[in-house]
Amino acid sequence: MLLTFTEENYLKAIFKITERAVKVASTNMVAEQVNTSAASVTDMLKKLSDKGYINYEKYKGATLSPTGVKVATQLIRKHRLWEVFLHDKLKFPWEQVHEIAEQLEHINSDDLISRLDNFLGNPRFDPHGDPIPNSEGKFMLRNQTSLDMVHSGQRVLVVGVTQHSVDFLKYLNQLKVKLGTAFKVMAVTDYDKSITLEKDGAETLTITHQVAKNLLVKFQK
Amino acid sequence: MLLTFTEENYLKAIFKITERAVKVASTNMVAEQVNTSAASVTDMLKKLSDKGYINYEKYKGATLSPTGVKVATQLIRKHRLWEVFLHDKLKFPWEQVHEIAEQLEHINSDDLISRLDNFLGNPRFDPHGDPIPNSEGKFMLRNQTSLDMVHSGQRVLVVGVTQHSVDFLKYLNQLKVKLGTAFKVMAVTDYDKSITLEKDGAETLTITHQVAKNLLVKFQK
DNA sequence: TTACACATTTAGACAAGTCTAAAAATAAGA
DNA sequence: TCTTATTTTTAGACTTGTCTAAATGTGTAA
Ligand SMILES: [Mn+2]
Ligand SMILES: [Mn+2]
Ligand SMILES: [Mn+2]
Ligand SMILES: [Mn+2]
Repeated sequence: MLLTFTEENYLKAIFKITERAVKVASTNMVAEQVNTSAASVTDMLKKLSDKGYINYEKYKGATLSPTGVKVATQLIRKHRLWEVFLHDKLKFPWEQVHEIAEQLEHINSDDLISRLDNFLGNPRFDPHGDPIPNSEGKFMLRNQTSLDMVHSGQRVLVVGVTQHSVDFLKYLNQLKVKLGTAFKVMAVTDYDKSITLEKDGAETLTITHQVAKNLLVKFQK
Repeated sequence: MLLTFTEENYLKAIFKITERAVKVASTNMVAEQVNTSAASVTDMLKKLSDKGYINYEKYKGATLSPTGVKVATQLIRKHRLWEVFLHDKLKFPWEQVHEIAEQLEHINSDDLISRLDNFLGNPRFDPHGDPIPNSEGKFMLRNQTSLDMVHSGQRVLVVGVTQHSVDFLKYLNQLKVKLGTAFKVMAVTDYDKSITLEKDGAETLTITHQVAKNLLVKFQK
């Protein structure tokens, strides 16, 4: 059963929408995610439902069927492996890998992906710290917290970002914050929830709540 | 000016047809190359002509315009660089790289290709011995002869193949003939033009004219 | 429980790429 | 040159994915 480029993108969109709190993907949410009109989404949901990739009821939204989940996770696996390739091997900055991976993820060859995985050393996380599902679709979970949940005195290590926009990632570059950067939390301001951090070496920086919220960290002993 | 996957394939087909003896690509030749009906080709030739990528006159066939040549050579450059990646880095056998490169060649990113080229060490030839055009579209030429043109006593080095079918390449694998293999020509049979070769080490093998014709060699002093 | 806003679906149309069958042009042979 | 054979183009239709505008359904707040 060969899926088109477009069908794959819809399935990935539904996966992304329903992977957290949201249980059912509404037409408008999907439209927003794949950047099309609601009318087009309705058509596609009907088609994907007919093909058995999603559960869809008129006016009630869609969820992925088991096959749909399989397709979506494989797509995410491919996307993230390519991102690792682009970042680690071709030295692309982390804010540029997503767009190209968006194309590469649709290349169709199981052998290619298993060899790529191997070539990259079977990485478990992509350049943004997102887990790479294994070939069975299992995601490796990790203890992590949003940086806006920490308290003064705690030591943390940056392990991911929850926002992938080019602007945000470039701003982090500017702050010299990247995956693996270690911080000690110096102060959390009550007034605006801004956080002052001290880098491993010595320099300190202050970030807004907005930034902290989008940084994932894990605690250091 | 963004071209679709399909338009790119047509331009590459016309390039391939017209790169040797044939001066003008006929509708049927293109149809054969891209594996579609002649009617579909006529439509596409009209479109590509309107967009300025080819010169096309009804009933007379098509040739690439300068822009068309540029697109086609860039596509071939991408195709061959990806083949090198698949072969050298991911260790795909040479008979498997073409099909996957057929997809990868359409990935759209100049930066990606220049980084890939660099990562691969700016290779000048692909895994089949075909030259990789540089970013300006120039092909590196090389002294080479078809193996059916050699004479007894000459020493040659395999540098390429003119047939890329999986069957042919697998047959060469079986004969342990690959790029870089050195031979001394032992005998050329008058009767059926079969050729007996001695490998660098010691073993000899006999190949048919059919095979010899499709092997490109360069002479050794 | 009745409006009304908002979300969703339907209707109808369009572009890209494809097909088959029929018509027209060109090439080849007698 | 006249008559076929072959190639190429046109006509008309279909699929996929998209759109806008109109119709319909759902949920909320008076
Ligand atoms: Mn990404
Ligand atoms: Mn994509
Ligand atoms: Mn990522
Ligand atoms: Mn190839």
